[in-house]
Amino acid sequence: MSTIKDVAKRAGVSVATVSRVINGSSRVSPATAKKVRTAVAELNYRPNLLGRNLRKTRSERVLVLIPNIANPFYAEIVKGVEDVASQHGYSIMLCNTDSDPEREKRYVKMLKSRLADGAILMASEMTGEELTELSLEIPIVQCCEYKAGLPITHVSINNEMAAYKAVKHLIGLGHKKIAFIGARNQFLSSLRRKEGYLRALEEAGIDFDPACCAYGDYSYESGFRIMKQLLKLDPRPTAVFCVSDMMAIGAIRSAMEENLLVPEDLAVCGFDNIHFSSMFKPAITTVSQPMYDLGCMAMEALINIIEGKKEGTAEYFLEHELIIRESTVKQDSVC
Amino acid sequence: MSTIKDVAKRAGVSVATVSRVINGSSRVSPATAKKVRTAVAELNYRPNLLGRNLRKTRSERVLVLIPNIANPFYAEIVKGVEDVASQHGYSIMLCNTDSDPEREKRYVKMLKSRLADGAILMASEMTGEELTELSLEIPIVQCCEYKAGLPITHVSINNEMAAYKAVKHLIGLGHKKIAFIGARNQFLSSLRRKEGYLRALEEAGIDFDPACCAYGDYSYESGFRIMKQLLKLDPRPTAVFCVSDMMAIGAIRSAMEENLLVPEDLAVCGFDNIHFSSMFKPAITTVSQPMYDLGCMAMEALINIIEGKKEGTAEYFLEHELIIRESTVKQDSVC
DNA sequence: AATATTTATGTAAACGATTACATAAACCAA
DNA sequence: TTGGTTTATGTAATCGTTTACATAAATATT
Repeated sequence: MSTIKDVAKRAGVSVATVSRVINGSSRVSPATAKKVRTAVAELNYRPNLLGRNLRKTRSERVLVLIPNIANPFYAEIVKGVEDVASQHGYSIMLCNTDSDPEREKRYVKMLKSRLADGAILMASEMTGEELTELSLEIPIVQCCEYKAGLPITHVSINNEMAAYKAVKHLIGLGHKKIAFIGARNQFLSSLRRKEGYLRALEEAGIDFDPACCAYGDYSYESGFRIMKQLLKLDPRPTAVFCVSDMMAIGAIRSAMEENLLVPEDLAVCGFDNIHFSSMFKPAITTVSQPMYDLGCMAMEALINIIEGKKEGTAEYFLEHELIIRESTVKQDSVC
Repeated sequence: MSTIKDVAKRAGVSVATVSRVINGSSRVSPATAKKVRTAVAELNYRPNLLGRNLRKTRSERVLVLIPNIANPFYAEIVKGVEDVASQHGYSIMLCNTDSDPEREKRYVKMLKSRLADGAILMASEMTGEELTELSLEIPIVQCCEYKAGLPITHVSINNEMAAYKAVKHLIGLGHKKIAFIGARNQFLSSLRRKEGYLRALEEAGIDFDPACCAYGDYSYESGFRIMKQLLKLDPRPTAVFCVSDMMAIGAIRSAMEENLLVPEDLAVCGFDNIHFSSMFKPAITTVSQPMYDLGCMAMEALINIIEGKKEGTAEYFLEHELIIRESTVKQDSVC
């Protein structure tokens, strides 16, 4: 591996000149510039990023912490993040935390150790205190899941309103006994979605039945298992609102096993509009989050903080959309 | 941000001593060690990784280049990679190339610039020559997709045999007209799977019909579109072997639209055994790759190269398994 | 008690870049 | 010709670590 010294020696110039040619940071005579460039080519020289970043105390790199790369929901967000990042000359590196606080801590440690200029956190497991402290040390932005009341910029949707609209849709179809499959975690979105569910029920004058509510972990398996239980209720629910598409799919498979028809015997509504929700049969009615845009926005906000263009913290709420498909309304042939 | 110098000053010792305490690299008297540790705590000091890595010319970090994080197939592999990595004290960073040669080049550049100690490449778009050159500069391992004949370690499965077994299964069910939905790319796996398909046909004395073969890009959409075309053949195929589960699901949706029953009118076999293939209705018959193990193996091989434990290149082929589900054989209730 | 060994710590040179400052050469104006 | 600019390049400090080497103090050995 050749260094800038080797190049300098070969080109017969000083390291400073080589650096100038590489970075175009100041004038160099065309003749020497050419000598340097041939030396660079001959030695196949690449500047060592560690040295450069150390000196510049900037890496033009940001970390993106995702709880679970297997969740297709995050894939689309990451696309948005990446696109904006590369437009601005930043590289992104994904860190899969698996929702494991220990793993997350490892990556946060790297972040604090200046391996990157900042980070986008999705569904962080850190406490509000830890997050605030981190944000004082290094630029961060919360995307999708966030803790409220912290002095940290975040980008998300209006979860309460989204859930309200979804449940209102079910009510509009004539359902009276509507189950709720939520998420058992500390995130605000979980709370807000429950609130939206409750508001829709209340508005329609439907009594809230705690037995109709259960909590999973967004996964197919949890949706399946929970629905199995809910179907044992008497009278059983005729509709269910799930806070993830994966759980909605699990719920549908559960209903199928009981020989129930979806949507005739059980209407199912999901959340996220993952790619798969339109591939499934029946296609899933769901709330579409603008995942790509969420990613873009988060990255833009982060760059603004890193480059000091924006002071203070901001809250961004992007638009969502209810997408009605076969799992709540019988349709002809949809794909 | 405090540095090792600040800590040294505060503790009233030299930077060398601080470094020794932090790394436990040599004996320090308990009294001074304690002074150092309190200073570290008081200043909330974290060693700067750039400085450390620069000095050590080691980062204990590896890059994992994935073509598409939205593809759940890779998620499980990454889990394996991560587990082995963290067992050995390495961190991994995911780089989503989106199968875009330009993006891939950017990450490879970072790799060459010593941002990481090595990399695992899945489905690299680089030429054999570029790959070979890269492997001379820095440790790399190819995982799943690989180019043959290169002096680069790789980990994968026996694709020819896997395809052969899958098609043989279809033949065993009595099918005579079996379509093939492959992948249009330069990867060896695509070629080998086609070869396995051909061998099974030949062995059964079934004539190969080029009209029955078409090529997509592993996606749901391509499977859907291609199957639409194949179903127009007369006589139409009664079975299809797809080289990805996503395409298999697309094919099934296509058949459904034509009011064909799966598996009665069309038997469908996929490849990969992604999580979703068991969630779908009908559940997909597929070839299961040991994704987690592939990831583990790749990471182990990479560490061996990085740490100089193993010389030369190796080829690892892990076991696969044909998983028979509803999309080829009518079953009672399966989940 | 004199010497050899061990232990604890400090000094300073790396690692590979960037960049403020210095300097020499070339050019220009009067 | 002289002094003042401008231009091109080099020297050396710096970023934050680790670590080889040096040295002083403490301990062991005879």
